[in-house]
Amino acid sequence: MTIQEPVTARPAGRPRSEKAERAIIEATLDLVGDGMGVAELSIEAIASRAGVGKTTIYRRWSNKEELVADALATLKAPLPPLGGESVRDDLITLLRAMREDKGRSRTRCVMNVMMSDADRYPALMERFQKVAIEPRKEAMREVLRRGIRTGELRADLEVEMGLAILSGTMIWYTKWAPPGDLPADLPERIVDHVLPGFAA
Amino acid sequence: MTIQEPVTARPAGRPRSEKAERAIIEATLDLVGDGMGVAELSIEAIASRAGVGKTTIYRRWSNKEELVADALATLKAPLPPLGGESVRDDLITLLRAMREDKGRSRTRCVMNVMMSDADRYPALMERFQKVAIEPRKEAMREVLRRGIRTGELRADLEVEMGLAILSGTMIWYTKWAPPGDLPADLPERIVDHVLPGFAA
Amino acid sequence: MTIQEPVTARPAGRPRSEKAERAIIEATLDLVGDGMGVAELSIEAIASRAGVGKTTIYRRWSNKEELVADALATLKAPLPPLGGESVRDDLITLLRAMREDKGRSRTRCVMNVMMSDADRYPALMERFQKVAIEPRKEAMREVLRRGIRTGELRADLEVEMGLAILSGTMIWYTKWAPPGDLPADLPERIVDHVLPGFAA
Amino acid sequence: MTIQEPVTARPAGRPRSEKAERAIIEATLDLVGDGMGVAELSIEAIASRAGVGKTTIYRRWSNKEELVADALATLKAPLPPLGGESVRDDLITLLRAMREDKGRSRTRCVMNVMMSDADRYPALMERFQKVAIEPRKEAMREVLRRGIRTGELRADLEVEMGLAILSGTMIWYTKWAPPGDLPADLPERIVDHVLPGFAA
DNA sequence: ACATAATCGAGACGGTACGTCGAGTCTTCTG
DNA sequence: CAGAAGACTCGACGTACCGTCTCGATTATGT
Repeated sequence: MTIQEPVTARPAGRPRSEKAERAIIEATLDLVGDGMGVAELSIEAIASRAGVGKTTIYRRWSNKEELVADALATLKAPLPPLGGESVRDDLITLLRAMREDKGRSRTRCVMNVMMSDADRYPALMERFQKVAIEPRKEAMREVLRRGIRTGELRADLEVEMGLAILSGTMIWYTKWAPPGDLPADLPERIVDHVLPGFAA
Repeated sequence: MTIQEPVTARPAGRPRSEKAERAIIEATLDLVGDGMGVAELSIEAIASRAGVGKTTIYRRWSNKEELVADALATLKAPLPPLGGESVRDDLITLLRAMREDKGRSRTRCVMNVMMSDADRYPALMERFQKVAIEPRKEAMREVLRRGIRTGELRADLEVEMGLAILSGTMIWYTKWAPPGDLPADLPERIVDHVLPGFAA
Repeated sequence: MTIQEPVTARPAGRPRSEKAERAIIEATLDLVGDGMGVAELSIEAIASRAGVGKTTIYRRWSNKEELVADALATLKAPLPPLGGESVRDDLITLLRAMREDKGRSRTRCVMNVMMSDADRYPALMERFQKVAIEPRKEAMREVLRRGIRTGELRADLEVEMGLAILSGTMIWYTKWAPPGDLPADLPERIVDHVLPGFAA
Repeated sequence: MTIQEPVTARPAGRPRSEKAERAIIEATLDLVGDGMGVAELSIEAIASRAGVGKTTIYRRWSNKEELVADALATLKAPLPPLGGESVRDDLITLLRAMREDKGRSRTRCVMNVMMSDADRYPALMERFQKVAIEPRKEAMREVLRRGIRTGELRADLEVEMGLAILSGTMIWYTKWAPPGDLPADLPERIVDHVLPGFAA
């Protein structure tokens, strides 16, 4: 009888500290949340805020990009609960969620980076898309599909295009809105402008 | 008889070299066009590429942000000529122009910076808005207003919202389009999806 | 009748590996012999060359100094056999031995450290003196005392001073000799210069 | 008529600051004088104590060795004045000077490094020899030559060997003297032991 | 045979210093 | 005076070792 090798053999030596790993990611998110872009982030600052040696960071991530990617990846998108009563209400809820995020200091990271560092760090974005953006997009797609099924929306509506119109408009406003702050009823106004074109 | 003082008295000493100024701005745009963000830009690199001392840069601009702002400001927005035949055609032309820019190596700067460094360098953006963004927005507003006048669009259409929907959707696609490249007829498809909701 | 307790009761647990200890000392001497000073020696390099964990080193020695002291202490001074025919011959033999050592890769350690790290690591030296230097000094003292007894040297010669003059001169030459290499007959020349002043 | 090129054309740009250079060397000597060996010296500590950026050090010296060499080279050997009355008195004065140096905090550097780092940093020593050691050796050679001329010493005395015997003995005592401190009359005792062998 | 206990190699930990690079400022000479 | 050249201080970079600390595995002794 032979001893069964474990599937994932534990490597020799002291295992890496999960505590340190968490502290590093926390520190990174703190700094990103405080408005720092990927370029302004300094590994030294992260290490110092996390109470960790630089080596401990470099042992895990070979560059800033990968660290930030992993850090943001831990930010699961906490999707707002949808009533499911009407397409209009659910879309408003989703659009409003895009905005609310900017208020919360931690989830603000998502918007900060998505807006600013998107195409400069493509590898980062690819990872980030999967865990943070795609779920939100999928939620909105699902609402649209349901609207088509229930007959609230016209049958030949292209779901992807609908998604682009609604989200794109919302983002346009949050970034390049003309003057002053955004109106509180922005989500309602967007939906009410767009939805008639989608209705059956 | 008195000698007429010039209206703007020329200061004593050697005048600043316009050649150097142009070279600096050219070098800056080259680097930005090559994909560098504002943060990655190094004054030293600009000086070296422009064949100029760092002093000559700092004498004119007190920091990177102002230099980039001025550099981008020289990029006049070359608006596409609009036929004015139908609202649909003109909107398609305008949307297509947003995309075409990405192809040309120099005007690509506009999109690069607008997309990436928007909220990290607000002063930059403010300046940039005036010379590069606003003319394009105004052109589209004018098309929409004309559509309302001619009765192609419904009278109570909010012009600003229409602008946000069309531009926002286009930008959304250029940044977060699902897979692969963008379809060639994207502007047409956006306009055709959106316009019915705006029609009289 | 009771079982006799061993004088030094063996502590429980796995005993320290003598093999590891030897390997560590060998590695240390190798590195010192290759010209490394005490300061340049890295514990990590010693551990790696000895195929041993750093812990195994620090368990035995609390710092580099003690390790090097113990390592050098294992180097017994292999004194050259003395003919005993004449004081002159024996002194030449002893002086020559100081030089020969520099050729042998292992015993070169002795000179290396004695010359370079003497007063920076006083504790090291104290130990080292006892096992490596003192025997050589004693041998020379013995030769001088014998010379006094046999009448070859004058009766009021201070042995310690004689030792200092002979050894000091030899070392002076090996370290600060004017140009080029040392002459092969250096020991003879030193002795012949010094001895007349010591003769009866 | 042609303009005469200066022999050593001043290079373009801001000249290196002599003030910084002096501060660096002062700081280095301070640290060496405080008992640090070449290996323990840290460039960062030197820069900090000199109030200077690390770059400013690395611009001038490519490694520690060269810096220390230059620093020590500035320490001119302040030779003691010699009476010239008798060979014996002058030799005693010279030997005593070797010892006195150990007391003065700045000139202690000389002995510190000469004793400890001599053969580990050969390039350093070579430079150092020229400015610090050689003048002292030459002074002693001169005394010996004068003794030969005046007949105090025998005509066939090898000056170089005499130098080695006297200096070597003195150094031997200061480094490996048997127990306790050195006797106050050590120079006298050495000279009195050695000189008879040199006398005519 | 089996628990107890100190050791082993391996390697991660928080640090310090390394030598390099670029930032933005300053100082020199030349045009 | 503006120009280029290049020095200046400062601070972050990524690497190498420091001496300490876990780990699982090994190797003895004491029941």
